[in-house]
Amino acid sequence: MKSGETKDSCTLDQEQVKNLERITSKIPDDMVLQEDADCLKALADPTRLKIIHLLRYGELCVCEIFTCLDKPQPTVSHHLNILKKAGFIKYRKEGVWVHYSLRDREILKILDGLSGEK
Amino acid sequence: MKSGETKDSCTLDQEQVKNLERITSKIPDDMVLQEDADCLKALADPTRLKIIHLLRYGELCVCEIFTCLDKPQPTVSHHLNILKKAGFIKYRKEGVWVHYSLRDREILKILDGLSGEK
DNA sequence: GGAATATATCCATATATTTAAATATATTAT
DNA sequence: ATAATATATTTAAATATATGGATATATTCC
Repeated sequence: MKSGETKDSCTLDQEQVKNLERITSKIPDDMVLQEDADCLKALADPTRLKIIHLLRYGELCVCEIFTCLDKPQPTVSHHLNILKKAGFIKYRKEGVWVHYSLRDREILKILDGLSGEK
Repeated sequence: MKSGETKDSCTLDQEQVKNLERITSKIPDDMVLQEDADCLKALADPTRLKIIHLLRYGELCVCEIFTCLDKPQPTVSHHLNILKKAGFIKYRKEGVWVHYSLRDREILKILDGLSGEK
């Protein structure tokens, strides 16, 4: 190959191309993949995983949460906001207090599936 | 409160403290949480999710994968490396070709659980 | 209304991640 | 050996994310 030339393709035979067309027609489209990735990204942080685990046993207010996490309140509020946007948690206001809780215990299955297997 | 003073704690009563101690004793320790987060982080990218979906139907070589993804080969190699380090995929060398495949189809359960629920 | 408390937002900074170009390695064929 | 092909690594730039201090908001109590 001439120098300076870039090659970003390869010699796929007819059968390979056919197979790839069949496969690509089955996978979710890019928008769905992006949503799924955003969803996982919201979970993919040790602080946020810890929050989810804490909420497993019932609702907690922000100050209970940041006390457990041993992190400043603004940091924890930020993480709570990310989890809320991603749909994993909800909140209930009661006077000055804001009580957070899990919105759907299905996530716990994902978390519990992580540590053991693979 | 005097101005300039920071307050990052709140007045938890005896019962709350007791409850928090009970809960915190049950959650995974920080090292496990970090590992779980790293594992999820490896999945939390649309390109890598697409790779996993592609491999659902059998092994593919790198050039087949980057052809499907429409991204340059080094970029795809990078993502494959992340998935490999996280333990989601394995490879088989056959001459110049490297064929990647899923290491455990359990991940597919996580992926399939994402788009629908919540 | 003013003080105290709980939480959220804003902002600057540090760190991590994605991307892709350039280059390197490794295998096969001639 | 040399060339060609498939893949990996290095590097740099752009972008995204986490963190925590300062500050704002909101609610309750006096």
